[in-house]
Amino acid sequence: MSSSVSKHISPPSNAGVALVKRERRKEARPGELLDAALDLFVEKGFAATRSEEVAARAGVSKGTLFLYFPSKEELFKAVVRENISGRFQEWRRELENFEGGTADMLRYCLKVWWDRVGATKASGINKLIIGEARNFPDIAAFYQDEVIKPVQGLIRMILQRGVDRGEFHIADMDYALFSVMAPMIFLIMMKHSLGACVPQGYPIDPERYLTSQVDTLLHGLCLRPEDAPGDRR
Amino acid sequence: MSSSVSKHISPPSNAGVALVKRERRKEARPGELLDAALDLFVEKGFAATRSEEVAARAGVSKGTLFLYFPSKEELFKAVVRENISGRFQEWRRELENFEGGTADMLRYCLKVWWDRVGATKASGINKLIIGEARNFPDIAAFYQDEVIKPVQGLIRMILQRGVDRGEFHIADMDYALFSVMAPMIFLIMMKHSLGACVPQGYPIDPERYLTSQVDTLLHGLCLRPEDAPGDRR
Amino acid sequence: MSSSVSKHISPPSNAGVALVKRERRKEARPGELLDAALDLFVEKGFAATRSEEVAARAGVSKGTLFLYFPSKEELFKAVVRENISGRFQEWRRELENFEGGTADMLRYCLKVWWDRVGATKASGINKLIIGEARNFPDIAAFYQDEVIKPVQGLIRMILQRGVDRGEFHIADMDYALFSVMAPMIFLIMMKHSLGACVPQGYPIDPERYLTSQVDTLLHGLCLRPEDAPGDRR
Amino acid sequence: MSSSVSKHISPPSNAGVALVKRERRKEARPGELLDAALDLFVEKGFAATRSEEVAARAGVSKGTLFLYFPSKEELFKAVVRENISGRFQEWRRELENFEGGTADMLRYCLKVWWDRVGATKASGINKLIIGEARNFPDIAAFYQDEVIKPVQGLIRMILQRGVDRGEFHIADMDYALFSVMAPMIFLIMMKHSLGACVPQGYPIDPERYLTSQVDTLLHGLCLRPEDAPGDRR
DNA sequence: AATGAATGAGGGTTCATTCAT
DNA sequence: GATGAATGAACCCTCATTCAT
Repeated sequence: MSSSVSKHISPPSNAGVALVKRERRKEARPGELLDAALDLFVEKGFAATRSEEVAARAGVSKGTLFLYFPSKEELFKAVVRENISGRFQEWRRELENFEGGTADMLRYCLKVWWDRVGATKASGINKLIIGEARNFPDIAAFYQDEVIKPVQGLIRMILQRGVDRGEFHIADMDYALFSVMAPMIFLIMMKHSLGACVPQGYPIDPERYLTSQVDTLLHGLCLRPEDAPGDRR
Repeated sequence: MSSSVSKHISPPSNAGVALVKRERRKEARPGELLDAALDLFVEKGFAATRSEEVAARAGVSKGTLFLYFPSKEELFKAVVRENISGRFQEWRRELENFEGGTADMLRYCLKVWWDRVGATKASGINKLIIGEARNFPDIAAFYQDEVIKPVQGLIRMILQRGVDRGEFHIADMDYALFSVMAPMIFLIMMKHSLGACVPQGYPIDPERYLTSQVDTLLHGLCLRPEDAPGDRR
Repeated sequence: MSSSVSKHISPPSNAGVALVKRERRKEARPGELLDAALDLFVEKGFAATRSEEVAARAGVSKGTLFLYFPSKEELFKAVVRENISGRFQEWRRELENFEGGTADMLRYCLKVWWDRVGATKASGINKLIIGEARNFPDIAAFYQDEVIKPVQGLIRMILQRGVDRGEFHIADMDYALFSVMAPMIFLIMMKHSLGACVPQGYPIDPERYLTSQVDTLLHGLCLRPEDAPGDRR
Repeated sequence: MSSSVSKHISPPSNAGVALVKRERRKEARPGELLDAALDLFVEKGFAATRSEEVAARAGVSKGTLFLYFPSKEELFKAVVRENISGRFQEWRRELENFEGGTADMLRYCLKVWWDRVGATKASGINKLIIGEARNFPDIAAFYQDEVIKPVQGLIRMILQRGVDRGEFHIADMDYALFSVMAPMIFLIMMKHSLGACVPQGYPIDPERYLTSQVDTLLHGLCLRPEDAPGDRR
């Protein structure tokens, strides 16, 4: 066979590269599809995103999508799961070892969140969940368990540390949590929803925004402490 | 019409009642449709809501819906327009005439917002817009102009009053606004999205939540003012 | 190929076995595929059978199937051709040499049919053809020519022998043929269609069934010959 | 409105006709669709029949089909159910009241079956079931219960009457049943499968076929009773 | 005005077939 | 030869929209 000859004269590395290319593509496919799907789901919502569009953005044909995900709904669930990093352990360890004032710890916490989640595509999941939770109650429950609760645990840990070290005054821990989460939610809404629609582009500087929020959160707007309610001195 | 003749010979009271009922219903139709549409759009999003379902919930047939709104998209826009109260004028007047400390003014402002918007069905619009903004950029722009900006103006007015009267210390007015808006957004997300999915109902008391947020907002979490950044005395 | 070198240094017996195995498999491939295809076509019909399933049952990959058969339709035709034994010659010779009463000859004929066709997978072809004839008119015509007509010729020969030897009374030879064929068809339907669906297995014993049918065929249900129509003495 | 005028001058009967037409169509739709579906399923099988084709043959659009049947599979089941007349009661009563010899009774039975079932479109169901039973086990079970068993009961009743009145000699009742059913099955196969594929058209005269089969069934092919097995005198 | 039967474009999904490895 | 990832035409089914009544 002439092909056996050509095999011998063709550079082995070439064949190796071709093989690697093929295999790498196959392994990369699910990730590429999930990336494309995340973009589109965040942009248009689940129902308004067409399967073919996802495939096209990932550079494959419609049929290929269904080689990797049995249905659009499973694709959606996979997108959510994929973008919910189980990195809370690592994050928690970093924060547990934090040395310094708790105010700085809170600043650090939000900075890390922004760098690792907020600024990445994964933050779109949040907006996505808000739009689709009612249509995917099991995904919503999954998100509650895998994201909301761990994050709340982390924040609660920080706030409790502040209280324990005599740095913070917290009347109601359960609701104080929300004071930290609200700016995160707000920022994501800005990035992925309304903020993405104003023609002049993104009108908010996330880092400055978060800094500002944490300062307000820590010290409030009031100049005169005597306005404070309750037993604060 | 020959039918008007028959009306006259039927018992007047009977006919009158029927007529009034009918006419009232007829005039109420668009409102009933908008109400039904709001519920469903908020619950399931624009694309996942079926026109027929809207009609059914409003107690009319599919065809009737299209008698009042030329398309599903126009229905959507009408829902948004309808639920954006033009009552900012009234609200603004009330606040302009507010006498007393600005901290109380802020508390009052959020209380009024909750009573008139947050607690009503209209609050769903917010969640809806967040989910659909990218699909309806013109609606998003409209919402920016008609809702976001007026509300920001209102809040800015309050905060500026606090500064002018020496009550508030605000380093960055543009971002301080967001500190007031974030809890509103957060509460609406809880009410209409994730919070609506946890089976036991989300354990959040809106009034207590808002009170808590305003207190934190006003006085911060820190006990010792010396942690405060900048030129605060 | 460089791999052929490694073969030479590996133990010869080992390589020999592997080679033989491989080559035998290679030659067996089309047969294995046809077997698998017959099973599945009979079980589910042509359209509901997936090519990949056929390949999987034959232990090869989807692509290999198309190496041997250019299309699913050609596979179908090959399945039919393959399972239409050209053994009519042999069968005919056996019957031509049959000595003894024609009643026994008929019994023998059906017994041979059952042993060589009815009891084997090949019988499924009949059910398959019945289900698919309208979709494959050329196959149906082919089947008519290659199977129905030869079989009819065989049966006609037997019946004519009975008549010629004064054993049988046959008013209408063309339709008498069908009296012999109907039980064959019926048995195959039982085996491959409805009978395969009743959970406890269809309670029919083919040999007993055929014996019973032949007896009835030969002697009828009536006790009193005077009920017989026509010129029978 | 000019239309109100035309209403008054148009013949009332005309409006009535129009109304009736519309309503009649609506009520006729399911039947028209079932008819079309029966034709096509029998002709091409379940899988090879396209929904749109069924709709087109019924003179409606694709979507309309799904207004009446929730899926192609439900359509199939409805086709089967629709064409399995519960007229066994009536048939049974007729036969129970039959007076005369049981041989004639059997002839009458098959004649009635041909006229009311075999010659109608409903007979296609039989062929359809044979092709699709394995794909629709629940339909197969339903068919067993609703068709096979009642028909067997009817035939058994006739044969038993023959035995009781000393007219028939039946060694094995369970298998004698099949002797009567086999020609019915055979005829249907001819009509709807192979027989429908021979270009010169239907090569069998059903009435003559059935007469011939019943005669053979009753009296057998043998001239000399001494060939008979068993205790027959 | 109101109805709801009918439509048909659109989108999810399947699967025979191809082809680079 | 053998593989199985990729393709895309084809098909089922949905649902916004129309229109005769």
